[in-house]
Amino acid sequence: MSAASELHITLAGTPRAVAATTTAGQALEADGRTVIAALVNGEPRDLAWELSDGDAVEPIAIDSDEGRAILRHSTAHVLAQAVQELFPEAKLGIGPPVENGFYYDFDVAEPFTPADLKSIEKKMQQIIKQGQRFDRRVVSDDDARAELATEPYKLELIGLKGGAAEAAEGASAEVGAGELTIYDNIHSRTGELCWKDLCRGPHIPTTKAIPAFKLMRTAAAYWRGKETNPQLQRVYGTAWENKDALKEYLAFLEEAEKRDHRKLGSELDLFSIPDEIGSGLAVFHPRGGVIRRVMEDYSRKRHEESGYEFVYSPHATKSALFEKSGHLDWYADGMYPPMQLDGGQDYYLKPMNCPMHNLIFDARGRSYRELPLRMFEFGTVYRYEKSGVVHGLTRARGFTQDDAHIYCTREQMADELDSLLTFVLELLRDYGLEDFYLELSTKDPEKYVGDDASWDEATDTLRRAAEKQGLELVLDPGGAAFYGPKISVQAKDAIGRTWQMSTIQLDFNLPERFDLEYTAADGTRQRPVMIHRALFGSIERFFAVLLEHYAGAFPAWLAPVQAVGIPIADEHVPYLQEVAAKLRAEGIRVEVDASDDRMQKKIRNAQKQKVPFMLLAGDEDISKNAVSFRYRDGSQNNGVPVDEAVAEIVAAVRERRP
RNA sequence: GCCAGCGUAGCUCAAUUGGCAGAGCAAUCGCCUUGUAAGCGAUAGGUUAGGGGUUCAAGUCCCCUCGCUGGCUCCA
Repeated sequence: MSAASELHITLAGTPRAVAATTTAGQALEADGRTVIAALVNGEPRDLAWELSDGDAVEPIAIDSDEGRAILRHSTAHVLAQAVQELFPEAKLGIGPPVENGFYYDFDVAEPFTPADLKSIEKKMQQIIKQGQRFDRRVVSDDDARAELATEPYKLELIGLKGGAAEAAEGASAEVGAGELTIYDNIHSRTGELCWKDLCRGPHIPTTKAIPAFKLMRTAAAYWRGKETNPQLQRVYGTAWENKDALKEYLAFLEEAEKRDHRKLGSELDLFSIPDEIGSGLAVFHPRGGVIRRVMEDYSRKRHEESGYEFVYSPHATKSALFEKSGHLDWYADGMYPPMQLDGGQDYYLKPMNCPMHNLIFDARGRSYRELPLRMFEFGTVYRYEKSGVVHGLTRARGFTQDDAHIYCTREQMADELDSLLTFVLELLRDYGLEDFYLELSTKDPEKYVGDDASWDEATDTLRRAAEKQGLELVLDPGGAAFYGPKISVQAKDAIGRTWQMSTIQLDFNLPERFDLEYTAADGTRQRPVMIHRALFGSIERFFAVLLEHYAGAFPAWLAPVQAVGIPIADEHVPYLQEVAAKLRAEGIRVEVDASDDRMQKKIRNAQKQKVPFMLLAGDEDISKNAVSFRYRDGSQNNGVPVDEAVAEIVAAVRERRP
């Protein structure tokens, strides 16, 4: 072989000489099933990509994150093709991969019905069976416009090519920063052109390489994510590297459904959201009330130990306060409409506590000696959430924040943020969350108050404090509120879902608006730095997250009923009541089931209520002054002396054992 | 707020597609006295979310309102 017919490439780290006609797929000896695309010089490419001398080639496996994204994006193409075959008038929006799946948006005269979804899925299966090849073709802007003349949304995307496309949610999958490409779907046997779509790729080699997919649901979505744009019909689907992975994902969804806090909330009799009260306004029942009270009590104790002072503020205020704070300028849509009292005076329910706390700060002159001043309140706020967004306890219209505002000097800010972040994470860990990452939201250059130097300093301080924690730090550029940068703590729950928990937010706006001042050591008047922070975010939401995290099986210290006595027969009830009295004396929440159900039924009931400790007693136990444990996981420990049993339960609660 | 779907007993679901609203669990009352996830029997429970319409006849078809669910936008 002469040098002219050879290519010198690097194959996943190893230099090689290969035939000059080689494509990425040939070079990798890819079967197109397990390896479905390639990284060529770091860029994702089709397996059919023609290599040039000096290229570095790496395989992309179908079961890697990148591989799944390519698979899902390709499945989205098949979806769009199926829709256009069934509904020729459907105009294409965009069809990117998303976490766990993909979607494609369509402009159709009639929204899709569940039956449509079925027939679309069937059509997709046919397309997959045909093994249509994805063929990439570079086109000029003008040619693309001509070819896609009947696709108004695609034409709009062509106009956006480059930076603007990146900014439009999902649109970067269609048009990248470089040249425009169209993918043709070619029938494997007939060679006929079946369909085409504007797309930057890459794709799997043929539709046959889609091992497992399922359409999930339809929904409406605003074109390019803007409320003022027309609504398109979105079809969501999921696709996986094999049938088992799909099955596993569907099982995960089922598990998530079982853990749904709204479902567990009524099964365990914890809370309800009665229609009579209104959307997004929950009542806590006795059992939920216990959990909530214990959560709050522990939080109070920790805040007290960490130098917070406790304040209280009313739920309603005259409009003047929110005029001063600016809320009526920029947050009025999120507030309940005003009540008119006292001859035309407007009163508002508070959507936030900060203005109230500022008034407390401002109630008298403050000295630098008082700083940092940390004001804490379980502050109940009311927000007029749009009807379509209200969701159980996680998105309510009335909720209670574990809210605090810290006033400190600029010099104190770094230390304060450090200890604050440590405090937050420790507390979250105490409640059983283990897996965190941090998100730093920085300035939106279009919308902010304060000077650049303050923003830079504050953002840097936040970043340094975050980095000290040794957790993953994700940037959220432009995500800050206009009044200051923020860090939020994202926690992963037991089945891997992430929830935004705590937020720590610097504020350059309110201290100005309220003209907050303290007297410095040199007698000058200085503006304090203000930090907003909430650890739970909202108690209701945190409650819901814990409920789902534990699937209702709260650790003993939080469980509404910590132990239940189950007699073998009625005659054993008095004995168990004595045991219960001993536990109660130690502060344990214990019940004795004296109903006329059979023992087995009582166990079943306690099990369904997820009570951590079941204490059984019959003649055998009584004769030994013992009880028999049944734990929530079904294991047992029989004939335990009563004193030991009490000690075991007390220890589990005191130590907040999981 | 927008789009779609749904709304039958406290909960989970039936009701021949327009023909007498029913079951299990839970509740109440009895009987049974039992060793690790449902003992037996009886009773009670409903203006089928609310309102209007079509029809001899509406849980079922049509319209309006309310609520919920899934998304979109927004968000603790």
